[in-house]
This record gives sequence, C-alpha cells and structure tokens, in this order.
Amino acid sequence: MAHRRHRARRGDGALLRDELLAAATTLLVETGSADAVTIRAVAALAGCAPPSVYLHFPDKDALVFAVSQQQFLRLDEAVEAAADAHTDPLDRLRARARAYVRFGLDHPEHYRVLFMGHADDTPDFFDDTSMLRAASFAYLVENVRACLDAGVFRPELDPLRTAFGLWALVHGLTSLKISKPTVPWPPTDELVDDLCDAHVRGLLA
Amino acid sequence: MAHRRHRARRGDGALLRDELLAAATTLLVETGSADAVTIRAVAALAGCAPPSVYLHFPDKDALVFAVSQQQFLRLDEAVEAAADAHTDPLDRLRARARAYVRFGLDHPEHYRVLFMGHADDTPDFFDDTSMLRAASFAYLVENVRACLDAGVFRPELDPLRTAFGLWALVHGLTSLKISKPTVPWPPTDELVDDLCDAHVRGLLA
DNA sequence: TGTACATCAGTGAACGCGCGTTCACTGATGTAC
DNA sequence: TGTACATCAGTGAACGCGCGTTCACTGATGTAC
Repeated sequence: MAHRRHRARRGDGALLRDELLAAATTLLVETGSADAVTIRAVAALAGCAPPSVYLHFPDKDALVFAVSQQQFLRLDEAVEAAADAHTDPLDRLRARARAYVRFGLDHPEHYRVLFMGHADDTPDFFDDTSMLRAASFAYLVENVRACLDAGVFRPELDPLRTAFGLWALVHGLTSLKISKPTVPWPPTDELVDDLCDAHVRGLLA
Repeated sequence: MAHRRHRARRGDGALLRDELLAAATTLLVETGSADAVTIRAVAALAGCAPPSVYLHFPDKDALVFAVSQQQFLRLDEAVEAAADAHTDPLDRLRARARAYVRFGLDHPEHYRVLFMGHADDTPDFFDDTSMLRAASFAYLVENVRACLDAGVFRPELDPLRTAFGLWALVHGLTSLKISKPTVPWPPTDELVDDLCDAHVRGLLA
C-alpha cells in the first residue's frame, strides 16, 4: 500500500486513472489472483479513497476491462516485436508462438483475465468478430498466408482455420501450464519448439 | 430449489453427501458459474440447512474438490469408452481427442473447475505427479506408445512429450471455445479433426 | 493587486448484501432392559 | 411388550467479514473583476 498521493492539479484529474490502472495491474501480479483486485485494494494501493475510483470508472467491471485492454495491447506488441526479428515466414511463425507462450507464463494472471475468463465478463472488444480484427490475430492469419504464398505450407490449407489451430495450440500450452504448474512439465521452450515443429511439420507442403 | 428433503434413516447419514454433490453439480451446470456454488445455494437445492453441509464436508473447498474428483472420473470414462470403440492405435487417438473436447464443451463449468482453475484451489490429486498416474493421461501415453510400436509415428518421438503435446492441443481447443464462445469458430468437430490431422501428420513416420 | 467565487479532485462514513462458519439446540430413530 | 435412553441427522439464529457502491461533504485551485 502506497502512502497517500497528492491531489492532481486542476486539469490533471485523469492522472489518477492511470495510477489506478497501474495499481490494479500490480495487484494482479503480486497477489496472483484476480479476486484480490477489489475497488478497495486498488484505491489503497493507488493512495486514494475507494469512492475516488468512481471518478474515473463507472463501475468495477469497467476498471477490470480497462486493465485487460492494456494487457492485450502489450501481448500484441510482444508478439509482433518477436516476429519482426525474422523475415522467413516460418521463422516468424515460430517466433510468434514462443513470444505468445512466454508472455502468458510471465504474466499468468493477466493471461487469465484475457483468455481464461468467463464469456460474460469479457470486454466488448473480444465479442464476436472484434477479436479477429485485433492486431495479433489478424497478423497471425497474414503470417499463415505468407507461408502459403511462399509454398511452405500445403496449398489446400485454409489460412483462417490454420490460424485458429495454431492459436489453440499455443493457448493450450500456456493455459495448461498456468493452471497446473505442479505437473512435471518438460521445459517450456523445448515443449513449445517440439510442439510447433511437430505441428508445422504436419502443415508443410 | 428443491422442497425440503426427509431426514435420512439412522445409518444412512451419508445419503445427504451424495445429494449435496449432485446439487453442487446441478448448480454448476444450470448457472454456468462456479461462483454460484455457495454453501447456502447447495444446501437450498439439496433441501437442507446450510450447517448440514458441515456434517459431510469439513469446509467449502472439500465440497468443491469432491465435485471435481467426480467429474474427473466421468471425463476418464467418456474418453476411454470412445477409445475402446476402435482398435487401430491412430483411430483410438483421434477418438480420444474428439471425446475429450466434446466432454469439455458439454460440461464447460466442470471443465473449468478441472483444468482452468488456480493452482492453489486444485485438489491434491492434481498435484505433482499424481496427475500423470491418473487413468486418462496414463492411457494417452500408452496410446502414443502403441502408435510408436506399430511404426505409425516417427520412432525418435518421446511418448511422454508427445502425449503432453496432444493434451495441450485438445485442451487449447476446448478451453478457448469455452472462454470465447462468441468468436466465430469453425464447427467444433471439423476443427478438432483438422487440427488433429495436421498435428498427427507431423508425427507420422 | 486583492478578493469573492465557481470548479474540480477527492474524501469519510455509511448502506445493504451475501458469504463461510459456529453454536447451542431439537427431535426422530433405534436399542437395551 | 413397554419404556427410558443414547445416538444420530439435522436445524435456526447469529457471528464477523469484506465487498461494491452511494451520499453529502471538503478544501485546494484557478479565474473574474
């Protein structure tokens, strides 16, 4: 819990908003539980009173959604940065997979909020087709298409379906490891590589 | 909420235990939320008073764990029954995959409790290596080994790792569909088959 | 330059709620004599 | 066969707790004159 913060300057009321988001993110990381993200705890950590939260978010859900959205953008960035370190489409695909899993395992509670929550406490931007227009998934489809265009993948493959499959694959690894950390898993990187290799081998031309 | 039940006969105190488990399971199914499984709600549905739960379970966690264990056995049965309809090892593997995903999508809240929960609210039987001795996973490894023995899979594959990979694959499909039902997924069966085919193709000798 | 005032950022105390759990109890059931 | 009694299955009322949220408020900040 931080000491009490100073009140913001006249036009700077929105500063608290960012501090609240940061506090919620910290709570998620440090307690390892979304249940710990209560209005009271977030306010305490940000150094303000609980009702102040309502100056910036209409209710608790809106706060949690905002945290999700922020994390979603970070996942996007991490995955794209990893892909951009390569030019070969297959290498880019592999880099994406590794970065995705690593992000999930490095930020398990954020990953949980993003991809393991209930359908009805999911922000709008995950609804219906919005998800598919999100940067990371669109780029993944594009990447698969690049593999097809390069003749690396069997030409009869559907890019969208293949992308769904790849997503399921990396999500499966990530979420299982998050939920069952005590199971004696093989080392993450090896597992990701093995699994991707095997899977990609099945997609090759 | 059921009407009030009759008190059990003298030696039959344990009857309520089963009724409480059934009530908890029903709640999970009908409300679609583990949060709805409260001591009070379970007692109400079973037709008894809240304190009666404590005659059969030391606390709430124990009740939830008991429900998990029951569901875990059911998943086991469903998967094994599906596998036993085939003799060819590859067909058995595919049948397992389909049955697993189907079980998860048919019982999303149970699946959530089993495989998508927090590490620390997971029953002991998931801890460390216990999971690996569980029927379904051991049988999966055995199935992979059968594929190897039959010369269907590349001989350099490690059965345990390959099994982990397959588990991640089906879990990924199941849990993503559970968490993001509004995403415009391809039809489940096709997706499972496509994904398994692609993956298995990569494992073939 | 001084002062009255509107505005903005934020607060203290309290609300009602549902939760897990405890406690002292009740009353039907079967058994011993 | 009748009756006292121990046991077992279960209960009603209450506990303390933390939650999201509301309400009437305070007091510093900048602005107008």
